[in-house]
Amino acid sequence: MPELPEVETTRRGIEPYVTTSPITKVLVRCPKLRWPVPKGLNRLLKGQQFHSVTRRGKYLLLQCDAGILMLHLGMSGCLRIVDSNIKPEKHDHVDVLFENNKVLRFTDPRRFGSVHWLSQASHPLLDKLGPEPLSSAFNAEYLWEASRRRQVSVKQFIMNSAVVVGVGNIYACESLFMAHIHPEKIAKQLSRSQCELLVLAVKKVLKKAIKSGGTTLQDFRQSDGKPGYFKQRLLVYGRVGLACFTCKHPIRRTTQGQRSTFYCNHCQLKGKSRSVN
DNA sequence: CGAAACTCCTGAGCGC
DNA sequence: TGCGCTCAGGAGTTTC
Repeated sequence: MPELPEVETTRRGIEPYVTTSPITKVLVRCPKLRWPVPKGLNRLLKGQQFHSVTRRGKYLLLQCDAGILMLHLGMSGCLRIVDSNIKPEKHDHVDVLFENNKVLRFTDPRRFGSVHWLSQASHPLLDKLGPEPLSSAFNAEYLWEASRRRQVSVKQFIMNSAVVVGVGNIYACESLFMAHIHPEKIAKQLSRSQCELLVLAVKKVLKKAIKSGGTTLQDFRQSDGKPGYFKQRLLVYGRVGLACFTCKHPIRRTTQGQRSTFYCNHCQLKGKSRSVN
């Protein structure tokens, strides 16, 4: 389940490989992903060379002269660089082959991921995205303004990609714990200082995760692409019934928007912000 | 407009 | 050993 740190780790991992050799072929084994893989990718990309790999939210953008190959990893997708003699397996849906005998291989068992072709720099799926969480545009003032008339819970609010991109379920839980904010608090009831705390927490938790994801970068090529966050210590996510690291009360689990939420009912306050210096 | 339900998919874990 | 069930979840789409 790639979240933004895993996507960013993937971006950094593949960029040096895919931007240094021309494309010789695109092979689509299974076009049935979240959306159908566009036809004619081989014709469009053959002979092209990617200049850069950028990221917008959880979308990866591989740019070449003819256009942009846009990828989303969904929940179970991963991208690896493998040698061309490595046989594809069951869920290896798309290969981009390069002249230097490397292959960019898109694997996705659950097929929630997607592959898009953009002939220009815009796309409907990118239009409504909120600011990048690690940019200065994502700040306390912005979050406070954006939340003013929002009746939804703060957890669902920050997981909304129109509010801020890249905050998935795990990091939403972790950020709210760090900010001492109850996940069921109504968004419009956030104080300015809570917005400040939450913004700082989101940035901190994502930066930390990207940093730990970076440790897998060195063996990105031909690695199994296991996400880095399993290595880091999650404070609340998945810890139902276990003692909170701060206060020792048991971590609780609830459901919000058909999604599991983990939190500490003692550390995370529903009402007024606890005093923070 | 906002909010909630619905949808896609398969592997893992579990009870029997 | 294997069947059937439930759950997990990103995020776009539909419905109210």
